[in-house]
Amino acid sequence: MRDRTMANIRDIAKAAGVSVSTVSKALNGYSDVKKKTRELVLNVAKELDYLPNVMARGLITKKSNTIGIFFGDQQNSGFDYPFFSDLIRSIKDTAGAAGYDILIFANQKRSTSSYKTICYEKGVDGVILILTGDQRADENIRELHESLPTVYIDSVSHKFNNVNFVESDNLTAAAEAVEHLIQLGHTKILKLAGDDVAKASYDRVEGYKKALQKHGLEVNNDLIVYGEFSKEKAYQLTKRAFSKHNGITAVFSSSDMMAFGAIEALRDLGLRVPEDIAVVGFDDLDQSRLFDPPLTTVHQQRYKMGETAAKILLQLIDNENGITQNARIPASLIIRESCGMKRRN
Amino acid sequence: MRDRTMANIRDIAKAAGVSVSTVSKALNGYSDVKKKTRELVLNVAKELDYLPNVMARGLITKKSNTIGIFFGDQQNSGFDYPFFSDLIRSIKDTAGAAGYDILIFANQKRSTSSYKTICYEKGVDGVILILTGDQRADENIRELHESLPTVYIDSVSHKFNNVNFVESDNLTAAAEAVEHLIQLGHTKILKLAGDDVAKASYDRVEGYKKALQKHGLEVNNDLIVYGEFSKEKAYQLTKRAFSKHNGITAVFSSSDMMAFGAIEALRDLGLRVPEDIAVVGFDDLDQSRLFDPPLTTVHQQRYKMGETAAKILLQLIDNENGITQNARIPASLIIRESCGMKRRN
DNA sequence: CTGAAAGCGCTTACAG
DNA sequence: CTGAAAGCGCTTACAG
Repeated sequence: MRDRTMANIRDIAKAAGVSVSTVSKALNGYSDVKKKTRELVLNVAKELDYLPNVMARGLITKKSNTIGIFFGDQQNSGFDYPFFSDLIRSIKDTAGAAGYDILIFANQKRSTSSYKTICYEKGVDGVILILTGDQRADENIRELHESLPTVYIDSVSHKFNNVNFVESDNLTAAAEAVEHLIQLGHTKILKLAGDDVAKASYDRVEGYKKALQKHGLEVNNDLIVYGEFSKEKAYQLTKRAFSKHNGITAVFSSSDMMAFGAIEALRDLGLRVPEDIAVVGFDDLDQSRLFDPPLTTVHQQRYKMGETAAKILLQLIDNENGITQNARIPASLIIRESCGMKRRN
Repeated sequence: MRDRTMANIRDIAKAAGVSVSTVSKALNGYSDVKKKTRELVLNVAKELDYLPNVMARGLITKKSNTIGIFFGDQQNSGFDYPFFSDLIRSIKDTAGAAGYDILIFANQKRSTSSYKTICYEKGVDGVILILTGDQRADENIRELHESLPTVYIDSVSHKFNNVNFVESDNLTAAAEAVEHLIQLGHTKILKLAGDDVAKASYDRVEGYKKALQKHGLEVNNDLIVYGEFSKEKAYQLTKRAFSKHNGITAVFSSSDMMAFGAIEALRDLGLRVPEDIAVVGFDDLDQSRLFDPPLTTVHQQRYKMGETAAKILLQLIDNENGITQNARIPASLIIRESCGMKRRN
């Protein structure tokens, strides 16, 4: 892409009458350059419209000032696009303020499936992982953790230890949501879980159990079903659950998308939300507020999550032997209308 | 970031007992390498877990297999995040299928404001521009057009000629929307325009005028107001317009976000939508379908737009002296409930 | 404070 | 078909 017309460091050296090394030092702000020399070099550089070649520099310094992002783009995953959109914005803001750009891995033609290889190939300084589905449990990720600063956002497989991640405080938030239902008088609550590999998914189930136990209610594993964060799957599972079990009065879904699927299923079953069945989601997507009925759900601080992940990554990059860091971002229940105001007895 | 343990091309040469040049040629699939030699090299490379260094290669080939994206991230701009989210997905899919990754420019610490410099610094092979507000008219962009494959998405300033861009067929779609209002009996229609620099914004105003003229209705420039694609501004302008002018029965907004602002203003004015005032938006955001009332709006094919932009860019990269290309993607009116079914007379 | 030299990991004429 | 050499544009010891 470079025009023949572009000046390089040698052109500057020639024009300024100094050596290439001196130019390099002046440009990089080294202190062992006479002030007058530095100024001369800087002026000439400006005049020649000089631009450093990041490839040449990176070849030596092994630094690219770029952070990589892998993101799984399965539709209807826990990380649907509205979610991703906030994350990328916050990562862009945070990394950008620190002088970094963002590389989104997209190339589908690569011969390798090694995350580490791919990162090395592009020379990123660190990487943020936003994975979905089976990607999360891919053994190939392990060597990435070990060789490059890596931070997960909410998509860690529970089989990896000692990895850096930021997540919502899923357990606490899920328990809060279920307690809300219990306080409204519900005792038989269908749990529409995500999958059984993501820690986030797992924690939301644990929160559900914890709230039931706290109130002396039985945990019935038949009422915990796994919808893979998919609206369609949630639709089917809800239909099946309501035909198999009597007396369910509420649904706690591990994502808003699944909650939408569940509500559709309930309607097709002739059940009204919230009059007959209460539904709570998880995520607080933009559309959930506008949904009919407005969805009661757990708000995840998406911007905050991305920002925190980027900050941790930046620290890790600056400090190679940094310790493993996990951040749990508070998530809180937003009460709207999908649970009605049903009171105990 | 590179571990000391990583094999390079010299290690392969040594292990395979051939020269570095031969390794390079074998790795790059050159035909003038004996088949047996090639296989040997490839095997050794695999064994050593060899990864090509993209920096070193790029330094020579001037190719990075990366396309850059500048995107303006002003909230409430025509390109709100839901919009950006579809674009990035389609660009990722399309560029990824062709073997490219995506670099999102984020670094705020750069000393230069030259788009060209920034692109050169990172070595991208081409760039997609998704700009907002004043960015679009920045004179600094001109040298970018001239030195690097560049494609705009819907954000061209009308002061630049001979640039590649993809846009919705804004004029046609706007005219269609206004005709719909006219057919419902509206004759005095407030035009909530975007800004006066973007071509897209301009074309939507032209479509509005064209439809009025076609039906012999007067174009009153006082009824065309500029809301900068901002919800807040739209709120204010709508309030002001309705207090200054009598007899307005419909609003045609150049974005859904502005339509939301307008509807809020109308409610505060004690006017009902659609019973008293009809409102049409532009964009078809995810939330518009769920809005109360569900918004009649022009659907932009966001995925298609990103895909087309990426395809054009890829062509431009492969064919340096390609001709300027503009693509106009059809956009169609989605009739929902915000215009009611008011009939002529 | 300055500069000559080596080298980062690769590709590309060129000679054989 | 193969290899020695030059070079992409930069940085970094090192010597002065």
